[in-house]
Amino acid sequence: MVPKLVDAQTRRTELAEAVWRIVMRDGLEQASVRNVAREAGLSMGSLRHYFTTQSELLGFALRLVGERIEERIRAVDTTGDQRAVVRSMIDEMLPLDRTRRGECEVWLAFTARAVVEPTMAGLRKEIDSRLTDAFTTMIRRLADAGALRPGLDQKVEAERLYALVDGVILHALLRPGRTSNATAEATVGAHLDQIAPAASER
Amino acid sequence: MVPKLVDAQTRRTELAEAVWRIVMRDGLEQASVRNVAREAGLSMGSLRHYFTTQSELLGFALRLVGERIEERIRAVDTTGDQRAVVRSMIDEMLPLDRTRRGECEVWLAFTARAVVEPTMAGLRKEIDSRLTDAFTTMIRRLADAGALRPGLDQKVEAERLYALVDGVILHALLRPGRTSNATAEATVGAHLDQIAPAASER
DNA sequence: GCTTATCTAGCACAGTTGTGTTAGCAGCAA
DNA sequence: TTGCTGCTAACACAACTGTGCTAGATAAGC
Repeated sequence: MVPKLVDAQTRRTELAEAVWRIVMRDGLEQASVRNVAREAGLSMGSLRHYFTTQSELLGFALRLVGERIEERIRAVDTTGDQRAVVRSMIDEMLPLDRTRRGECEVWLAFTARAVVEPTMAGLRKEIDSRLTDAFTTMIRRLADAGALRPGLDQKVEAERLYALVDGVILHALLRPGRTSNATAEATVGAHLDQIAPAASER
Repeated sequence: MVPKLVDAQTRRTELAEAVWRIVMRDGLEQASVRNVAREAGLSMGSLRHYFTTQSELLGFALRLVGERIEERIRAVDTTGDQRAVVRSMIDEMLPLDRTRRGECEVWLAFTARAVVEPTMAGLRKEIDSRLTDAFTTMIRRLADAGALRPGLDQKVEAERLYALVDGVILHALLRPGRTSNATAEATVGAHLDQIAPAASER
């Protein structure tokens, strides 16, 4: 029986989206099996047909967030000024609109829990290594284009940019509003200006 | 009846320390009234004599963390090379040993919850403004000593340093071990070298 | 001694949690 | 029809949650 009324994968995605809505609205601690089922308009029993345990559900939801962000970053046009390219990639991670803000809130909630929950260590490690790769690529992009300030260590700069972006995200989440979005962009902009100044000032 | 066997304030501090131990060991979601009381060796009823509600207890615990960190920063010797002074101040915030790691874990757990919990908004805002002040002071310290790289905006640099340190803390928490401590210190060091280079390379 | 305030302990309440189990529904194959 | 499978629903269980309430213990003032 191959054809189905609703594909199992889309059902799982719907449930993950229900998780996101709850995490964004009330926090991770409200993402109980019952609440998620109600949010998705399903019964508890149905939910458990797709996800046997709660951590399976939550893990799936987080993984999906990562995939969506990665997809948007891959979609960035990589031609032209590499400083602008890197800037656009980072913008896809910042909580500048409702969608991205939701993704960041989910990320933060899971991150905070992953510090003490050994179950989440594997997933957390995976996300961390993907992000490290992403920032390493960005720095190499600047270096290959000859835009990176000379004398900087690429490995250190990747880690520094990664930490800065995570900090900026955190602050933008904690200080909601248009002003903090401008601050976030200004901070990232200032950093990029420092590590990859315009050719005239290099 | 002024004299007491155990001062009420020290009792409250003991309870706050019990909260920290639980948050560090099992996460904020395990810091229930019962668990905290058991950890402190008190009954539920006794705990409720010192803290009527749970959020009162948790708020007190977080505030105490902030006070201890501030105290250590105030204790830093501010004479001599201002780059080293700023470096020492930041070191007091990083999770480089058990004590500081615990403080950072408590900070992160509360931070993550504060994003969605309106009750915590006030406390969160207060902490944020104190930290903003702290980093603003550090940048001014460098500027007054003539160590800050010329052409940098002090306000932007304060925010950038603040974000970087928060990101570094986050990464150090998520990647436990001696290696990540070295990475954290190297990242902060590289940043300070960039915004306040040694006189010879300025 | 007695009184009073401070502190401690314990139980009760109604609510929520994750998970297990059992039953009923559709649609397809024989 | 009968049987099977993917899916949905509903209930039960034991454990846990925050908070309210009551009673006993302890220590200080008179």
